[in-house]
Amino acid sequence: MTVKGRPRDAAKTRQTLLAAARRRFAEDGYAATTVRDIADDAGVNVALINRYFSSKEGLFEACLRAAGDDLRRTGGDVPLERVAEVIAQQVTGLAGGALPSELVLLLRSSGDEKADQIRIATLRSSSERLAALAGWRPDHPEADELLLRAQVVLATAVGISVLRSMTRLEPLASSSEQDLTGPMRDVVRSLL
Amino acid sequence: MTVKGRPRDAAKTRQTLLAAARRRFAEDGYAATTVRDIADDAGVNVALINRYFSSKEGLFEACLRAAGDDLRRTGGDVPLERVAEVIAQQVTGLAGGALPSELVLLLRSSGDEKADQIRIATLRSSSERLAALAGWRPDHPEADELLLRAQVVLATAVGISVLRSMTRLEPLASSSEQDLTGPMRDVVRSLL
DNA sequence: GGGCCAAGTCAACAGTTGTTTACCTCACAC
DNA sequence: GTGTGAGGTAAACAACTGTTGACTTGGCCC
Repeated sequence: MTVKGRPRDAAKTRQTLLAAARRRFAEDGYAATTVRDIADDAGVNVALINRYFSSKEGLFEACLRAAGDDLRRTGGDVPLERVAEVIAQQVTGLAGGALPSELVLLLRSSGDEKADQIRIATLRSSSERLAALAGWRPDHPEADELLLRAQVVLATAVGISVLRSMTRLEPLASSSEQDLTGPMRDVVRSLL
Repeated sequence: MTVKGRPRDAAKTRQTLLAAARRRFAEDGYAATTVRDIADDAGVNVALINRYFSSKEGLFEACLRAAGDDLRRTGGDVPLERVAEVIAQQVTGLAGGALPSELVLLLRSSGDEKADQIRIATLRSSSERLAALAGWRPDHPEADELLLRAQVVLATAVGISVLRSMTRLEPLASSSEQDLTGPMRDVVRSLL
C-alpha cells in the first residue's frame, strides 16, 4: 500500500517515522505511546520501526538525540542579553516548526539507562553553556553556586514548556513569545 | 495471606494503596505504572484497587485530589517574603515526608478528562494565590500580566521539581532547601 | 459458639503491546 | 524481458494489562 507519488525511499521513511515519534513521545510520553500510533501517524507499516530503529527503545533514543541536536543548534552562542528572548522563543515552540518544545521530550523517560544518559548529557551541556555566559568556569571557586543558578533558569524554561504542553493553564498556555520575553528577562537578570 | 499483626482494616488498606500509588504515579507516570506494581508495593491484593477506587483511573484521580489538598495545605496564607523558602522546601520534598514533590504528580497525565480538570483547577488556584500575594485581583486592569508572572514563578518551582526527580542533573539534583532559597528569592523578587 | 458480612484472595477473561517471521512488489541493471 | 535485492506488508506470537466474579477467611454480635 505504498502511497502513490511517494517513491520507495528508506531515508525519507526513517525521517517521517522520527518526526511522528518525536511528536507522540513529547505529547503523550513513552509508555503511553504505541508503536502502532507512530506508524499510523507516519502512514507506514509498524514493522518498519523495528527495521530502522531496532526497537521502540531505539526509536526513542534517536528522538532524544535529534532533540538534543536541535537544542544545541538553537543555543549556539547567544549573548547573555539575548538569552531571555531565545528561551521565550524556544518555549513557545516557534523555533522548531510545528513540533512542541524539545524540552518536553527531553524530560520523557523510558526507564532505559542509555536514554537517561543522552537526556542528562544534553541538559548538563545546556546548563553549562548558560552558566558560561555569566562567567562560569569549571574551576572557579564558586562554580557550583553559579551553575545552580543557571540550572534554575533552565528549570524555569522547562517548567513553562511543561505547563504549556501538559495543561491549559491560562494565561500562560496561550502567551506569546513577546508576552514571555519580559518575565524571562527579569528571571535571567536576577539569577545570572 | 493477610499480613500477620495487621488486622483487616479497609480504611488503612485504602490509604496504603493511595500512598503507594502516589509514589509510583509521580515517579514513573500513569501509563508506565501497573496496578500490580502498586498492589505489590502496598502488600495488598490487586483486586482491592478496583474495590476501593473502581478503576486505575479512579485511583489516579484520588491521588491527584490528595496531592492538591496537600499543596493547598502547604501554601496556606504565607506572606510574600516567605514564598521563596516555602517553594524551596516544597521542591526539595522535605514538606510531605518521604514522598516526592506533589508538583511532579500534578503534571502526570492519564489522558482522562476528569483527571485533567482536577489538575488544572489545582494549578490555577495555586497560581492565583501566588499572584494575590503580589496584589493581584481578578478585575484589576493589568491582571493578566501579573497572573502570568505568578505562573512563571510556579513554572520555576515545577521545573526544579521535575529536573530533580526525572534527572540527576547536578548540582540541582542534590541541592538542599538552603541552597535553593537564595535563587528562589531572587526569582520571586524579580517577578512579583 | 455459630452465623453473618465485610475484607481479602484467586484464577481467568479479553484486549493490547512490542516484536518476528515469511511473504510480496517495485525499480533498476543487464 | 527478467532476475535481484531493497523497501514495504501482513499475520501471528507470547507476554502483559486492567478488570471481573466466584470464592475463602477473619472478626464481631447475639
